[in-house]
Amino acid sequence: MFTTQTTSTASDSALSESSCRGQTIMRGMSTNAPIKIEPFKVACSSCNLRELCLPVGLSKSNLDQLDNLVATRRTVSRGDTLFRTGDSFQSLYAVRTGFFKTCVSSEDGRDQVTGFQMAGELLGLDGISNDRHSCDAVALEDSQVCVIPYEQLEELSREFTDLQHQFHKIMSREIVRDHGVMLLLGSMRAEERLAAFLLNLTQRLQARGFSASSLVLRMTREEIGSYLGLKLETVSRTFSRFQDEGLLEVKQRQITILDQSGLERLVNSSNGAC
Amino acid sequence: MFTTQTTSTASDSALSESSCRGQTIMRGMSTNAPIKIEPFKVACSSCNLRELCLPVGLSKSNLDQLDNLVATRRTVSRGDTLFRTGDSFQSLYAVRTGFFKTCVSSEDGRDQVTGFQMAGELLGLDGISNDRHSCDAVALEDSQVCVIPYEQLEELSREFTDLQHQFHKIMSREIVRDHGVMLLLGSMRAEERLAAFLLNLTQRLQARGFSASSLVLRMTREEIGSYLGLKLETVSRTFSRFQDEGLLEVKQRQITILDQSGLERLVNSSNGAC
DNA sequence: CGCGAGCTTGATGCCGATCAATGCATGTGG
DNA sequence: CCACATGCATTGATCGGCATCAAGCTCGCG
Repeated sequence: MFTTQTTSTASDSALSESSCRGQTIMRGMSTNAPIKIEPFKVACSSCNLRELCLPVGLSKSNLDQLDNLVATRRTVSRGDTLFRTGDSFQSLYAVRTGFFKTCVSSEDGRDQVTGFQMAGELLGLDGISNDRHSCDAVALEDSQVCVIPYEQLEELSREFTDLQHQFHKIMSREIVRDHGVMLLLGSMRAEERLAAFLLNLTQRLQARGFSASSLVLRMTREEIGSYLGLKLETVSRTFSRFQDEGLLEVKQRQITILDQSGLERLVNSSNGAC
Repeated sequence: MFTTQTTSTASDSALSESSCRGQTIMRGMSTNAPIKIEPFKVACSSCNLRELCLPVGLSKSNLDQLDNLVATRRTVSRGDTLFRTGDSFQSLYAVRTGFFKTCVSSEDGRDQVTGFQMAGELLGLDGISNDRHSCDAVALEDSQVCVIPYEQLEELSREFTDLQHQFHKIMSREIVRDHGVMLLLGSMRAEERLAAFLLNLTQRLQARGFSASSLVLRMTREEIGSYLGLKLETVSRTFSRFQDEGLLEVKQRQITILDQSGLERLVNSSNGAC
């Protein structure tokens, strides 16, 4: 249960719910290359991410309404920001293709990656509280997002109970995910953190039709470290140790999981195997 | 900005907004004893917490509607739980009097305090995602909460834009708060964590009419440690160090802040004074 | 080819954990 | 009222995990 929730993001815990039909989205493959980009104007109702995204569980008629709401897309190239701390908040964004990180920073320049978002996950929920964004969202690879004008989402969700409820669930899920990350940061050791992180990533990738055992990291060791509260050297060393122990094969960012249950054991035992 | 947000809870960041009129609630006093309990049947519209709680910014007519919604109270004595992980989710709770902690735990028994909630703050948002609670809420002193049936809240917020918006803000604020805690857990040292914690606590107490410089901790060193990702000995030692340095006076749980700006400096400098 | 960003690996040191003893406040029962 | 138990806090001594500092290494790319 922990490994399935720790680092789940805005919408990825949908995975563990009955609505999980991820396997229909894309055939298993050995690398998590971006999902093919639809020619143009893909409606929510026919989007292959609809079972992982905001539309989960919506009826046909609600979906059609949502299609009107989510009219525009935006392309963000690798390294660019979708929004920044302080930007005025207008819209939420659903990742269509690509990969993002979000980070907060304190006045004195420290910063912390608060999450990684992949296809079907929502970005921007932080902005509702203040009408300003309170974190940066940066594309880690060329990406495309669906723009969801927030005012209109509120309007529509006043009309459609299901949409309202689904939206609330997504926000709540983000809160639960954050609590899982707090647990990780507050009480786990480096090995446990990294193991939990990898298991969470593969689980989310798997729900999107990718292999459960092979993945390409889209982020640097430093970004992983920032997320996990570790230094990049520690992340690197821990990868190496996992490799030595036969848990993983690590070739730069190409990771192959050799012993999944070994990783799971790591996460679920207070200290080692005793 | 960090010190005002780090550990803010569901509704306490309302403080930093324009709606902050906390000073009308209760005159400054030297100890944070529970706010006096109203005789009976206090409506939201006449509650002295309405500027810190769900009703923030609601019009008179909306408030009256809310009064119908929030009909019941519940008393929780010190040490008892308001809800537990796994309990089915029916309602949110607004703290009327008293003090709570929330904690999550992993399968292997580790647990982590995810927040402390005081009067006017909301509990239970975690339950929306799954229809089950995913953390425990424990009263740290004899407390009373207002019960907010969730179904009815959704219903009402479909009708009243302001309520809907306010509710969304509260959820978003919790997400932002959680990100602040991640920053704290991921990148701050023991002294900085404790300083940030104390500043946040006093700020929230101050908004409720209590002294900005004197407080009684309602939680043990161990609970503080769990929240901050430290061991109780470290918390205790750090308190002692603060006392030696003239920042605080510490007498068990009675804390007096002698040098607030000293604490602030601690939080806002990457490493010491260099 | 050579540069640079990112990754690995080693040596060392420090912060906070751990283990252990003592102190202090509150409560209970003889 | 005192003796004792209990829960919580303080303080010291020691240890260990991760940070830090410092080289090299790898790979992609101009």
